[in-house]
Amino acid sequence: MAYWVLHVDLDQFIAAVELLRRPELAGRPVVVGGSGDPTQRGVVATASYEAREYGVRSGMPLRTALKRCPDAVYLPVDKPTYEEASAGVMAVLREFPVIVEVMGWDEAFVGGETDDPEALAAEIQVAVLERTRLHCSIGIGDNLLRAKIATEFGKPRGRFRLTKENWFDVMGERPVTTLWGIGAKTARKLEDRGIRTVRELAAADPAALAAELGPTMGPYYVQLGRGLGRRVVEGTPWVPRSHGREVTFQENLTDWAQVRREVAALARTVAAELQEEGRPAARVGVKVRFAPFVTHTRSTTLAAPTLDPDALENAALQVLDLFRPGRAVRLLGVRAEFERS
DNA sequence: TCTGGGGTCCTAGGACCC
DNA sequence: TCTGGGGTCCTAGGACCC
Repeated sequence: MAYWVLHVDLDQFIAAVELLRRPELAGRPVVVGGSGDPTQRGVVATASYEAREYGVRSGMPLRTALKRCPDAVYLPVDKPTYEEASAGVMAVLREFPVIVEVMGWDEAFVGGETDDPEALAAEIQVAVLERTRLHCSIGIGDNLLRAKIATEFGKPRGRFRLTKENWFDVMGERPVTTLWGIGAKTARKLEDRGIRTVRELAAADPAALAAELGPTMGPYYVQLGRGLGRRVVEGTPWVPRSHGREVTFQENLTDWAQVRREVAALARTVAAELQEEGRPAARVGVKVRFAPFVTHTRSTTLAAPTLDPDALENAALQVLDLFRPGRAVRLLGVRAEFERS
């Protein structure tokens, strides 16, 4: 038997979960995001396929979505419900004789031995649907990168196999942004060097890209172009590196005393959550987004890792004092980093 | 398009040390 | 005395992903 990587990705996950408890919305454009009020600051978490036909996309400001699709149903984000639905899906995956690597609420890699990965994928789709009433698409690959990219060609509710054999046939002429890990900024830099397609990236000189894009990332991008990447799904639980909280205010804060109070409150929230995890903070960072949209971060290493709320609050306020006060503030964030072992 | 909130990893420069 | 080279840590920012 051969080892295969499957990438399981729930279709329009958040919208699908909302539709399960509001079946009367089936067939209507549904947009989930922020507080559910599309006139407020916030972005689209997930748009149903019907809403996507109006050009509504994940990450789009809710106010833009409202202009494009005024008749959509707008719903607030309900994190606990999605976490529960996600846990249900992951539990189904773990019942198969495979290793499961969770990548987020709505996706996971599955690795296992089989001579018929399409049949395994179909079994998983049936089991997930029967147990959770959610549809998923599955990418099949000879490594994680190819499985992940394959999923897009299987959507919705389908399967697609992408391997060494068909990599360039399928991907060769597509733009580099199709690759997992290359966004608009990197694509622009590559285009400056005459690299636009996956095939062109695969043929690029790693050393030349190292000089331009960094010693690690340059050669890594060439590997991406060739469809190469990790081949084995890891089942070891993920150990978080940091934990933080941030908030965008509906109205910019102009009173610095209030900015201090908000940072103190965020620090205490983070401290309470660290206590639950039992993992002390080794560093504390503060993020400030000034109006209109300029973001700065400052951070400090603590004398010793701590869980003490007062110590974390004081550290966050000291870091905040490194900023020049007086400017209107749109967003504040506090993040704790754990000790790296 | 007026742009959330949760994260991860990489890069580069400066401090500091031997 | 105008000035090496390597290593590590700290910090801020950038890019990306879900």
